[in-house]
Amino acid sequence: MGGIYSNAWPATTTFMQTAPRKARNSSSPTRRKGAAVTIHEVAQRAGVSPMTVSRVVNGNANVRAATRELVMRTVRELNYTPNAAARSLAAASGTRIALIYTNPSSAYLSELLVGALDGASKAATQLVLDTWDHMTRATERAAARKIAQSVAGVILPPPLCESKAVCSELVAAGIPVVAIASGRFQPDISGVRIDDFRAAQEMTEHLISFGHSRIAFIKGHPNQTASGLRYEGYQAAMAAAGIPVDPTLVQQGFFTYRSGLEAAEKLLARKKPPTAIFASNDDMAAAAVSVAHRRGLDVPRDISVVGFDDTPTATTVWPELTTIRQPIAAMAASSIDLLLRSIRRRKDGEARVVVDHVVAHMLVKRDSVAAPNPG
Amino acid sequence: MGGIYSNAWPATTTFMQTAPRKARNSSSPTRRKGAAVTIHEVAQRAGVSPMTVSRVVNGNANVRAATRELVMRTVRELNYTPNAAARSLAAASGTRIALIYTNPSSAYLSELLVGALDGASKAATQLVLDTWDHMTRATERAAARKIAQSVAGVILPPPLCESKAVCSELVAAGIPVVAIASGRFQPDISGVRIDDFRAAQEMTEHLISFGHSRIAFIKGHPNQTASGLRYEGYQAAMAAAGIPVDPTLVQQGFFTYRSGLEAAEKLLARKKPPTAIFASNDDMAAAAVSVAHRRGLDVPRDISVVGFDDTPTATTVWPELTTIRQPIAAMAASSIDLLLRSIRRRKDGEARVVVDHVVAHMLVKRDSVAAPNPG
DNA sequence: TTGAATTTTGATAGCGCTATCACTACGCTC
DNA sequence: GAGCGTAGTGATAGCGCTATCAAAATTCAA
Repeated sequence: MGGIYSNAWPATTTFMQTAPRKARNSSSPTRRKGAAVTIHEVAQRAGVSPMTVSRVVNGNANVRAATRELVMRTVRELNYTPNAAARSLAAASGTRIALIYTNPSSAYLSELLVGALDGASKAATQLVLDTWDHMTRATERAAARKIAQSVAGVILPPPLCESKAVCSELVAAGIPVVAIASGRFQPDISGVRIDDFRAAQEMTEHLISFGHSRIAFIKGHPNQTASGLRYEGYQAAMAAAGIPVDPTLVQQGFFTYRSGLEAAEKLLARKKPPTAIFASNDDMAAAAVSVAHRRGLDVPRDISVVGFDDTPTATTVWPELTTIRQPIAAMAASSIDLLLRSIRRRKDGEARVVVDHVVAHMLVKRDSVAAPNPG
Repeated sequence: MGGIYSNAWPATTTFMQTAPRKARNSSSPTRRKGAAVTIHEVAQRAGVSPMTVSRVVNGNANVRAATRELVMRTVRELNYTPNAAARSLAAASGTRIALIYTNPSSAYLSELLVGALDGASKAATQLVLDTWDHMTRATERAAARKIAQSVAGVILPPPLCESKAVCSELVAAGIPVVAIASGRFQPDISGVRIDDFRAAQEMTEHLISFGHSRIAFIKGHPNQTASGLRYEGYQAAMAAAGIPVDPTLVQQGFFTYRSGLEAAEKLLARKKPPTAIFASNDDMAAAAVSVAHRRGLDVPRDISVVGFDDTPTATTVWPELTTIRQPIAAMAASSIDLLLRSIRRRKDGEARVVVDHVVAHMLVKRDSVAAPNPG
């Protein structure tokens, strides 16, 4: 029974009260079933005004240390959790955050959504989803300008976060932006990502540790930063192991199954085909598996294939793919956090802060890798 | 600029205001930037009280048809969207709804989530996601009992909605349940689904219209109701066209890629292979394509392959699959609606009502179908 | 020690919505 | 036509929280 992990607030998930309407007589010490602790109860118990409690809870204003301490203790005692609805209503913090995506069938969209929406609901923030498909640069600019007027922050998954047009427009509008899973740290917007370079390096090392040396690489879409980093990671690992990279073993792909098909076709048509293929994402890896099968090659006996991202595709195909897992859901949730913090800062008139949050990835070993076939 | 399709509500996605605090002088007709339309503005414009607007918007009470019409028009004109925070604060409705899923990589999960979360946020309802993987019947029972205590309604996508244990436990606890995309209308819980029988029938007719008669069928998981219906639809269409169904052309599958691989293998190993394969879902269809390719068959020139569900897989593989599209997102959103209505009814002490909501599906024609190869 | 500058605290007034109940019509029965 | 329901509507009073500003407590300088 999973549930979604918690972030900023105590173990219990936030409640939106189900209390009886009248009957909140302020002296009764017993909790009415289902009724949440309110700020008033905390205030009363601590002998301060609700306002002071509010200040303490929001860590915001200037409260004397002693008072703060007292209130915090009371909060803990009563296990008080601010009512998200009330908060966002009162604060007029109307903090809406947009999550804009293109390519709606992007495989990790579901995870992205789970994470983002969970993070948003924890913070009582409204998440606005928007799809920008088939847009020209100009349309994107316009859309960016428009969205900038109606939300307080934006989360940009790839490939949108690579669009200079979109980013600059958003930055110009002065609203905080977080790029999620974008390959490289960009100078003007914050990012939550994994270390693509390191991950690709590890994957390559993994392959090498099985004894592979003719390791082919299918590159990702050239205009996505992550593609370059993954390639560099591959190169670095190969170099570190003293294995020269055969340039004919590196093919350009575009993250699509189709492009993977073509790249793998070229790779396996060679007189001396590779013993392993490292594709820059799972779709292309799946395509490589398919090509291998078409040529009567067994995976992993005759050839090992690995992917990247750990999307549903990785476990759909057979054999299931060894790949790199990005904790997309967690990353999405942190994005919301980050954004909210920026927004608050901005409201307080502080300077824009850009952070680069790198989270841990994980090499997931499944059934698509084996030692090279000596035959 | 897409947004998510709307259901009950106008084109724009829900708003939480970002308004200036003062300065809502009620006569100014110009929208202040970022300020959302409030119920008062609608009320004033329509010349009724806010309360009446509230009633109309919630479709709830008894409002005269003329008034309702007027208010609805005004709402549409002003593009009013209720403020979720205010609503849940005032209503103290604390309505939490659980969406429980197994098999997290289920391909349409993302769409399911988009729809459900969109619907939930529209209704200011907290959506709780829960994953129940690797559970025994007993654990499921316990989990059901537990969740029943903390939420007011449950949405059950397949395969969970097929579990008698879960359903009965939930029904016994007295909380409304909506099965989504479950094949058959179940007696004790409501459902939102497409007409699987009809859809399969149409798909088969589509194949027949191309001139196919040796049409193979790969069945879905035997314990999912939709599987049976799809198979029956196929049979019905064949019978209607006067084409006898060759039993050797029907293979059992389990909705997994792997099972599709095996089924297709058997099908194409025959002396006289089919000219078309109708797989009960996209994953198995993708597997069939892969097997065909392995055997040097071109899709669709040498063999046509069609799937069901229109999951990302359908457009990932090459050629892209002709398939049946279920409007999962819209279905999820209606589920929320349905649930909310049930919950409200239940609160009003009315009897439990079970509804069966069948939505329209769509045959999506792509590149995996052609006339049978005469050669 | 006194006045002003500052920090800390509290009272008040909503945020946008809905529950509740009171009130108006308009039927109906007898 | 008085009495009684019953739809349809509106006035009022909050839901739990925070913005705002005024008041109180504290500090500091002179």
